[in-house]
Amino acid sequence: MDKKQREYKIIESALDMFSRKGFYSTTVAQIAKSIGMSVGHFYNFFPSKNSLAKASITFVTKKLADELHKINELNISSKDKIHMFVLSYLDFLEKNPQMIDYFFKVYLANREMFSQDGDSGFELAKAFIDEIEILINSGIESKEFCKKDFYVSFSCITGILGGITFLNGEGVLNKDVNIYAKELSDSIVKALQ
Amino acid sequence: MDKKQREYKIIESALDMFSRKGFYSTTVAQIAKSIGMSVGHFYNFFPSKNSLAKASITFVTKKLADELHKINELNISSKDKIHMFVLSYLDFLEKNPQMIDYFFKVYLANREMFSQDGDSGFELAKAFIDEIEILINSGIESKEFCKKDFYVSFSCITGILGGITFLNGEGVLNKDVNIYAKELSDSIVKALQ
Amino acid sequence: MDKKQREYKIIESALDMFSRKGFYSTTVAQIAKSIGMSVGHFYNFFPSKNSLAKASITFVTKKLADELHKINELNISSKDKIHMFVLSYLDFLEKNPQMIDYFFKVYLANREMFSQDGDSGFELAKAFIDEIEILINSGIESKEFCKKDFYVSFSCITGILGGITFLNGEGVLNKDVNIYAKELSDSIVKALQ
Amino acid sequence: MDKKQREYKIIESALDMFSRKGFYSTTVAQIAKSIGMSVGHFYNFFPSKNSLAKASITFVTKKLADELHKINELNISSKDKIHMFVLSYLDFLEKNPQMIDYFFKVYLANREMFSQDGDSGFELAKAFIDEIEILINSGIESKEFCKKDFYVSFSCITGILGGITFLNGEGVLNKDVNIYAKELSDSIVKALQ
DNA sequence: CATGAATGAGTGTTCATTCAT
DNA sequence: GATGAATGAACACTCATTCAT
Repeated sequence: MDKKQREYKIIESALDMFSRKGFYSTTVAQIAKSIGMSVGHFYNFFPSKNSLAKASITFVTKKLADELHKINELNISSKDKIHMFVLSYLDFLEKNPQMIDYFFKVYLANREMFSQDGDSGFELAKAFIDEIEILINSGIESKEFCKKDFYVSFSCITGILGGITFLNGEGVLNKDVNIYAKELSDSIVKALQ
Repeated sequence: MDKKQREYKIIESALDMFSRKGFYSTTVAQIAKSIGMSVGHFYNFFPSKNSLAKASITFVTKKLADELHKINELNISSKDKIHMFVLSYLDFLEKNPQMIDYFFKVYLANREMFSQDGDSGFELAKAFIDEIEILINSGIESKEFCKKDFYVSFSCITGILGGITFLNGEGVLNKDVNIYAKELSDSIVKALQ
Repeated sequence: MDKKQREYKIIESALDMFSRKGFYSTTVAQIAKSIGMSVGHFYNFFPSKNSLAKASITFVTKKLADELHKINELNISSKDKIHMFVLSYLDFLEKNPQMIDYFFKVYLANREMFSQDGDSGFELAKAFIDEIEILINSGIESKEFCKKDFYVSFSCITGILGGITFLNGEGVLNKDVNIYAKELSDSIVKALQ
Repeated sequence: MDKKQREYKIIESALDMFSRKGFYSTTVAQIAKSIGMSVGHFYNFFPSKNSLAKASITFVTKKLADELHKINELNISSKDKIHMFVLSYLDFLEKNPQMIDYFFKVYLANREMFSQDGDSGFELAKAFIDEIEILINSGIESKEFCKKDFYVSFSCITGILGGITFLNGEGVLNKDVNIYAKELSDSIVKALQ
């Protein structure tokens, strides 16, 4: 296993633990142990617990951005893109709840952590945000969506998905979150019109 | 100043500090000091730091619930209610950013904290959630909104507002958040239709 | 026991332990334990292990300075003052070897530690150095000593005493260091002439 | 480069780093890196960081002893030998401050380090001490110096030089330390008389 | 009611040393 | 010979909580 793969393993385990117990309640020792690594060796991969948190954010948003990028490349209507993205997101949420939870738990909660030493957290999530922008603009160009302030449109997509994610985290939703897919994507599309 | 008032003072200061520095980076000593109270005395009001966090959530959602309750009582269309709620929320966000930030920072991030000893965080926010439900149902009854799964409708309202709140926290929005009001409420209304 | 007295107790114990085991090999926990105090409480007295080291230097040099000050005030020849100072120093060395050892071990060895945040170690020992200067100048004025570069004269006094202290630390001297007193003070006086 | 030469290279670099940052603040990894050697390989030369410290002490005192040995061999008065030794020492101090600093910083400060496993530090510096003894005894024989307890005479020479070295380390002396040479050697000679 | 001294378990991080390659 | 990945004990420092006064 090469260094990069080990790094992923650490991130994946961290994502899982951070999302379950929170950033501050997860210790470096626990993370290291969870993948059978010594504390000292952990620090050969990440110079600090904080830097692991940052790398994890980038990792998650990169994954989401990749999914969305594939959809953006397709030659289909923007409405369908939204629909596919919702499906893809819910699927991701079902399979990797810890990644999404991590975003909520660690990123939203500890913004001060990410905004020190220059790079704002916004920066870390840039890849994903850029793809959202592409999606919105293509819809506006094709007249499917109405031109609005970017931040409003951004909120319509990520906010509605964020809402359902929050509820999922609360454990009140039906186990099969896919049943919400159609209503959700319809609502998002309407919101953008 | 009676006991209840003191309690509010603690909550208000905690809200401010938690939202700025996060829950784990704010110490009980700091909170106590900020209102000129001794650490020991603090524990006469709240049995633990955790319980203060819970009381603070209830405090914030109660405030939001009250605002929404007033709007729900009015004899106007649901669409107008949404519009008024958005205005009211943005106003609240502008005047009490720490309260909203608190919700994001502490509640979302530390759900494990709230879900121990029985009461889920959802429980704590019940008053607010109930009012949202009333708002949605009245709209469905008046045929202004389309009947959807409650959780989807809930996500449309709180998610979109949550999205703009997130962006506000990132510091990317125009200082006067009210300029987003109309587009936001229009989007929400459409999403609910 | 008031706060100041507790501080002294910490310093005295630290002086003892630092001088026996060195600064880096003595832990805060050990110091705290040695005086029956918890680690946490230690930090109510000194904000850091480093600051304790600094306070200890000041403590020791202040003691030495006080001794020398008393001698400087006497209406006797400078030669006699040197003699008295040597006696007083050897007595101090015999009764408080840890204080002198501390100076050697921690101060000389970790100058980088003391020179950060502005105050050079030299500054910390100022009281003592000033008294040495007074002693030298009074001897020059009374023509008992020859005028030399201050630093050379300073080295003659403190160096020779330092030398014997070093040897004492090596454990090669006779237990009763006072037997060296006369030869030492004669040598110092001659060196200054 | 043969093994012995590598060893010297390690010692020289260690001397430099230890003297600048102290023994405990210099890591084996840093020393190894500074001479382009791997950590593991370092341990093929020295079985421990401690043993490097010891070898370094021997290295430095051997150098000083060699200088002094040459002077002791000369057919000149003891007074002149002292004078030459002071010049030689100050020159050494100017050119190799790290070596002298090392003695102060590491040896004096961490005597406990050197005195474990039998050999006292005094032992390590034996070659140098022996030469000092020869110098003193030759002066006593030629009646230039007065017979005193060896340790007192030893303190007069090494103490006064130690004093000026301390001040040099404090950065208070004139850059050209040679200007103190005459006064220093005169003082030492007088102290020995 | 009110104080703040006191506790001590717990945290992130470091680093001498080992050893498989 | 030479590497550097890997270990894990150890450390300075923090902070929620308690309790004597």
